Amino acid sequence: MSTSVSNAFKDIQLENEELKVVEDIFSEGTYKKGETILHVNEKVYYQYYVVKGCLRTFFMDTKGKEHTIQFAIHDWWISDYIGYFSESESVLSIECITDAIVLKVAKSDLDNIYEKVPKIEHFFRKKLERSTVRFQKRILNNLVLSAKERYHLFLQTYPNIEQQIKNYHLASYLGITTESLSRIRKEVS
Amino acid sequence: MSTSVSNAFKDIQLENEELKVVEDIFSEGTYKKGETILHVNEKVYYQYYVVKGCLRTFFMDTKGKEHTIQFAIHDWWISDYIGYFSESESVLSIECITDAIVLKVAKSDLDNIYEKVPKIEHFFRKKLERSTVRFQKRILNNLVLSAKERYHLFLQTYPNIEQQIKNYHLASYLGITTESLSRIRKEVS
DNA sequence: CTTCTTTATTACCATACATCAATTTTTTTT
DNA sequence: AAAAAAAATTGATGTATGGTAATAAAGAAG
Repeated sequence: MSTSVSNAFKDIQLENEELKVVEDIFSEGTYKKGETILHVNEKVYYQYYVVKGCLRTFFMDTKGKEHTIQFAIHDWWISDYIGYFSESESVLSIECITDAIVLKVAKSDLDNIYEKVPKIEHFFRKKLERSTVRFQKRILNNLVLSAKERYHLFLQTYPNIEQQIKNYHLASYLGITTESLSRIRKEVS
Repeated sequence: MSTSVSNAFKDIQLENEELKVVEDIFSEGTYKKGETILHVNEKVYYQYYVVKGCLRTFFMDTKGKEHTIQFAIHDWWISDYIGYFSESESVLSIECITDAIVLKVAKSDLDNIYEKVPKIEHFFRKKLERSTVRFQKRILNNLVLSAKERYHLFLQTYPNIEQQIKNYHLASYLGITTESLSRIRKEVS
């Protein structure tokens, strides 16, 4: 597990002491394909670093339709960040699309460590900056692009994710039905 | 201006020394309604704290249609965060919807200060966490809600902004045409 | 290898929202 | 206060995507 933790923080140079402090608050979890590691209306204590596998967060609306907010594969982080950062109950579920190994860390533990290891706070600020860029781009793309264009952009941007997910996962991320996605895919070929 | 800077950081307790260091990197700008303070394809050096007035960021697509990404009023921050955080050329424009007073700060200056004043890095991490929550909610709402529902949610969430903007600003934020927004508004009354 | 279950495709029809064009209302300028 | 400009509304029609239902293909299980 220690190698996984240091891999998660490979962008920063941690002293051995610091690494130990950090490792202490992470714990490893192994899950089977199809498992839900966070259910709706639970307190969101953790965020997860993906060591292996593919996960997603999704929202189920009143009609039972699923809406995928995020996918995560190796070296990505995932959580219901609405619940996680506002320290409230989850609105999203986190589901394993494949068998998965993750490192989980509690928000409270991270918050404590920021004072002791400023590099860690720095790391997470930078991570938030990068995710802000991605979120803004997604909001923009959803406003500007057609379903077909969003589909092609996804393939181009996340070729590694497309391999691991079902079409209905992707449709629910793009904001269209599986039928529409099927028609788009047909047009191309 | 000093009072404005301390107001921007009212959530954290800064020593006089620290406040001085911070104030040094901010500068005030006054703009007229309609002015564009960031044009497309410029380097995005600054983010802006709004002292007074209302601004927005928007994208102009290939058909000349505008898409509003963000509004900002008193005590909010605004920038083309795609360009700002990735230190690249702007894809968005920043426009003053009303006369406005802002405090601008260069990313490079902020990055330098984080080591000297860790409280500032802490402040911006927290700010990013809160904005992550808002972004995720917006992505989710755009996937789940109808135009009418998004309109009512906006009114409820940002009543202070609605007063200051034109309907076509709001339409371009909601991802609909002004005509559609007009029909939605008609239904209600 | 066959059966069962899940996932993807196709056809047909429905709908939310867009587009275009004309008009009215509101705001700004003189 | 009048004229000009900008913004909002309305009606008619178009289009992208949705919903339903049936079928086909792919994957998992016996």
